[in-house]
Amino acid sequence: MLTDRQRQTLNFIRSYLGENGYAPKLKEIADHLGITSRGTVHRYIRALEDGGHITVMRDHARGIKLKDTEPERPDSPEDEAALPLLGRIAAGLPIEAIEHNETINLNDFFVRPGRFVLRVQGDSMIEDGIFDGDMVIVESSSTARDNEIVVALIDREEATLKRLQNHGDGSITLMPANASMQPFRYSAERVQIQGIVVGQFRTYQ
Amino acid sequence: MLTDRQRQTLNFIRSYLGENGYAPKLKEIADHLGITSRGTVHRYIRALEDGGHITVMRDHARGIKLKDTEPERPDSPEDEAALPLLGRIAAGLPIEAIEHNETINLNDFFVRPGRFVLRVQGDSMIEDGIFDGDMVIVESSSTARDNEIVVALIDREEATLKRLQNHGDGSITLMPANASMQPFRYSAERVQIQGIVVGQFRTYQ
DNA sequence: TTCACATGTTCTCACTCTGTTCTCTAGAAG
DNA sequence: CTTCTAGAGAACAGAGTGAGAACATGTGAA
Repeated sequence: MLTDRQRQTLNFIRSYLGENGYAPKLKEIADHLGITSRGTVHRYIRALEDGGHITVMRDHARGIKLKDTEPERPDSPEDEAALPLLGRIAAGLPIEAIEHNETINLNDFFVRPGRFVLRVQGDSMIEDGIFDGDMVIVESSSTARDNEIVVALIDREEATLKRLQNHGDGSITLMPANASMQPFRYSAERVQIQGIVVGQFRTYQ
Repeated sequence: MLTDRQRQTLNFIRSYLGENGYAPKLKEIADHLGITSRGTVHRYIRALEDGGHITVMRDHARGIKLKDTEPERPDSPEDEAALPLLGRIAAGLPIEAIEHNETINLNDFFVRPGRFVLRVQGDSMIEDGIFDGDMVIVESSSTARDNEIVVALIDREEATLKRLQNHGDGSITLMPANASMQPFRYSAERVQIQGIVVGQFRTYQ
């Protein structure tokens, strides 16, 4: 369990190492944290070492090394989840004529920790091809970039699906994709991002 | 049974953990809930712990952990394909307010023998929400019922995606969902059904 | 080599931050 | 009425933080 300061220290060490190829000294870490005490920094270093995040060559300047972190996904052999991807339609060929080496795995496409599915109600994004009753796959996030489709909560009450426009002046606009609806501009405090739409799907019949 | 506030708290902890990899502090939860009292938040935390949803390291900042009733890293491949289905958007509720016992398994939705995926080229079905570049899941079939969206081969040459209208008199019409395109009526011999569209999906970013 | 200085290490003290416990008030439901 | 839930906020304890002194060790220049 890292404290905030320990995590900030670890992140700084990582980025410093990535940038320079060698570790920072305690004074540099202290400067980055906005403090003056090397002793305090040393306490963080010690905690990170105890936690197994780094190793330290004792009494050596810049003697910090990163430990290798655990592998992301060791192995996942679910070929059963794959569908053959046959190619583009309207290519002027019968389906049978298309060679299908490629397969598509819906898990790889969509399923990640921190994601969830919402069923869409309403027509506010109909011009972006998101229809009433469709499912959207949403990645949990409290921030979003300009022009992403987001699930937003307005005044902590109303959840909507809209495209985000951040004006950078403390106000944002939520743009529907429906000519019969109006974009609305809100002060940033009133709008709470709940997630970013990363996918959409629908079944027929 | 959780109260609304307890569920909102639990879901916020989940999404915060998913986003950051560490738990929020009481103050952050309070901010998210729109209240100022850490004491009140603590009451929710205690209730969630009693209910077996989380465990808490006492007297430690960010000391909340999820119980494995919610697999953060699922081990079985079946579970891996499941995404929580949170509910309908625009229902006037924050996402966190929705209880999610339900999960959705994309494999169950889409993956079956005899199905394949096509990437759509062209805008012929745009008014049905199938855009250029979207993927459609097609069930192999040489027959289709009236009004289904089919992959059809015309004169054994050109494959298209259209909605089927069977007139029962030896002729059929392939209806595009695009006001700028014309429906075409063919004698049944000229049109060969290759499959029925059973699903559609798309990724953003 | 020697030596001054830089750097890492250990420690304590004062202080802040966070979680915890408690009481009080208010409203809703039965 | 009672009971439940919610929110505010005071008070407290323990964990975490920062400063700085004192010392140990390593480094680089003369």
